[in-house]
Amino acid sequence: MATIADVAKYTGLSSATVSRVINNYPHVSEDKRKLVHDAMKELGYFPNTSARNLRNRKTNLVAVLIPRLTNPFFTLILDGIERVAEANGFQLIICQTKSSKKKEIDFLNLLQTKQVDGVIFTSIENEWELIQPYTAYGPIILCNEYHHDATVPMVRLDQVQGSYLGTRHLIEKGHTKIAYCMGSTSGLSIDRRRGFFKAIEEAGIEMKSEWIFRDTYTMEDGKRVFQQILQLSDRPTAIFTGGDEVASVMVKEAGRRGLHVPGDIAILGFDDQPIASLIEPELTTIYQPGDEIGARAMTVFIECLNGIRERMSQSVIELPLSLVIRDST
Amino acid sequence: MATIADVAKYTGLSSATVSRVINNYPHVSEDKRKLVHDAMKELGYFPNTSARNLRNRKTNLVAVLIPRLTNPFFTLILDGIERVAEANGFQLIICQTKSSKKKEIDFLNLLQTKQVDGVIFTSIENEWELIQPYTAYGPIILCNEYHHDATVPMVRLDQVQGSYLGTRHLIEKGHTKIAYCMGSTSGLSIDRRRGFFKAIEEAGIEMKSEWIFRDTYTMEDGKRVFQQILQLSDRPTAIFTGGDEVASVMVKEAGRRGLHVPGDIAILGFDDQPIASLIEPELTTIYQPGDEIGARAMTVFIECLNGIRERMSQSVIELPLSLVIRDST
DNA sequence: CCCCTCTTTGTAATCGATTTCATGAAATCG
DNA sequence: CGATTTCATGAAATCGATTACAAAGAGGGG
Repeated sequence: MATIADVAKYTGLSSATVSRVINNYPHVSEDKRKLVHDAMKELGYFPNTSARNLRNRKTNLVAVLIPRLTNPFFTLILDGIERVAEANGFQLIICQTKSSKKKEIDFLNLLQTKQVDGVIFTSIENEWELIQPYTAYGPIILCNEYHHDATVPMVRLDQVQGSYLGTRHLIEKGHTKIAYCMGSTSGLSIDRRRGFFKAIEEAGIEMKSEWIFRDTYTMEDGKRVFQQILQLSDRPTAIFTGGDEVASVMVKEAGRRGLHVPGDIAILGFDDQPIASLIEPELTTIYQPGDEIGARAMTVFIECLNGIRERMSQSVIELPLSLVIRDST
Repeated sequence: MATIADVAKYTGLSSATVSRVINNYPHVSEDKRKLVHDAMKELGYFPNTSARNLRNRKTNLVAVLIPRLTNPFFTLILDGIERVAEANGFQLIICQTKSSKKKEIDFLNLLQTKQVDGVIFTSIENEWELIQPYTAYGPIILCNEYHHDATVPMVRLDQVQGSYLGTRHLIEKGHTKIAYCMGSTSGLSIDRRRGFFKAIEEAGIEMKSEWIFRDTYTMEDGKRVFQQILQLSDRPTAIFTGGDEVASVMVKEAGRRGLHVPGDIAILGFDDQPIASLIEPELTTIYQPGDEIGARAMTVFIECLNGIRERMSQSVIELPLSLVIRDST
């Protein structure tokens, strides 16, 4: 492969001048500029990115942490991130954590070794105190999931409001026994729970601890939890799920058992994924603009890189959620 | 940030010895080894990846071209690629082409500038003659979509067999008027069409050109094409779709219009995505092991890098497809 | 004790760009 | 017309690692 030195030799110029042409600097005469361009074409020259990265101390690479590539809500976020990244000349490295604390931390090594200019988290497995030390190495942005004590910019959705809206909707439909599928210890999960209980308490409804279910993320989880719910002696008449996939599986399972949705049991989704309006009955759900927060997060990231935004102190961009009423409630 | 020179100075050793310790080379005494490790920890040293990449002429980065991140079948492939990549110390750069010929070619620049060690295509927009010149710059692997004249390794699924199985199934169900949703000019689309017509011709069925529809990829496309089908005077009684999303939308649309599936119109999917078994009626479809071909493609890629496999001549790994019979046919 | 091999370490070149500084030529100004 | 900018270009340092080669010291055999 041809190097800049080859181009310099071929044109009889110095590598400095060739570099100036490549980077479109001023103070290069038109004839030399053309000479260099012709030589680059003639020799099949392409600047070596590793060399540039080393010298420029910048890689134009961003690591995006995502729990699972096969989760449509997270790929929607990724899509939003990608849109802004590509418009600004950044490439994305995908880091699938599979919800592993260890992997999450391991990926931060990319930042320490300067392989990426920064990191965007779309989910968080570890406590903030374990992640915080890494903020010294470059911008870290939280997108979607968050910790209340995080000392970095976060782009998030108003989970309290979202789950409050959904729960109130269920209550208005007459439900007083509502099962709740809980997430992790992240700020997102805490807030979602907060909104749920806010609506419950406002309505003066009593909540049983056996109606609360942990770790309900995947379709398998949904199936399992739904079975558990059916076996309860004092059975809930509505279910607040953590996501549309779980909700879809529950609707499916209900149908398989001859239970009518929402007549026998109402099911509320979360996300408003495409699947929500494809299944029968269509899912009532909370619309989460995943692509929007992804795009915002990438924008915030660029602001941090350019020093326009403080990268090591907390700042919050919060977007509202909205209830989409369909036929499952 | 500390550099290798800092560690050398701190320990009183040369950077060569430090480098040997970092890379676990033999012929370094145990005490120096420990000395260096302690110093690295003390100084908070991490090797700079750009510098290593430059020197080693290797980035451990692979570009993966994918039409849309929000398409579950492609993220399934990505998941398979990621599994093998991560097990072998490679990172993935996602390149969303959005089915644009120009973007596809633009991403190959990553290969020319040596930002990545190679490229895996999961879809192909351009003709092979336009891509071929780039094979000079590094391994290019085709995964899923392919061109028959490609001069690189390909990992693919037996599309002829898959569409043949599906079409024969429709014919066995008594259908003689079958609409066909066509793809592009890639080898995959050609073969899928080949399998379809093989079954049609074997059965001695007459095919009308107005039953053939182009560019049916997205849910919007599905809706549009379904409407067109309903308006035909000589209406097909079955539809061969290009994917489960399109099929799902069609099932939905049929329901909305009071048409019974499969009674009034049978609908055959492709891929066997999760959605296939969530909608009502469940989709009969062709199971495509996306993660499997992804994993194989990444394995093949590594073989090419290691010189175990010829990277600039055609080789084919083909996996079989299978029919999953459910309730939409 | 001498010669040879093996281990351990260092010096300096190298990977391929960018950029500072220096220099001479050309343009501008009063 | 002389002084001062501005323009165009090159030499060489630099980014931060890896590695070929050299050299010194340790150990072994005869």
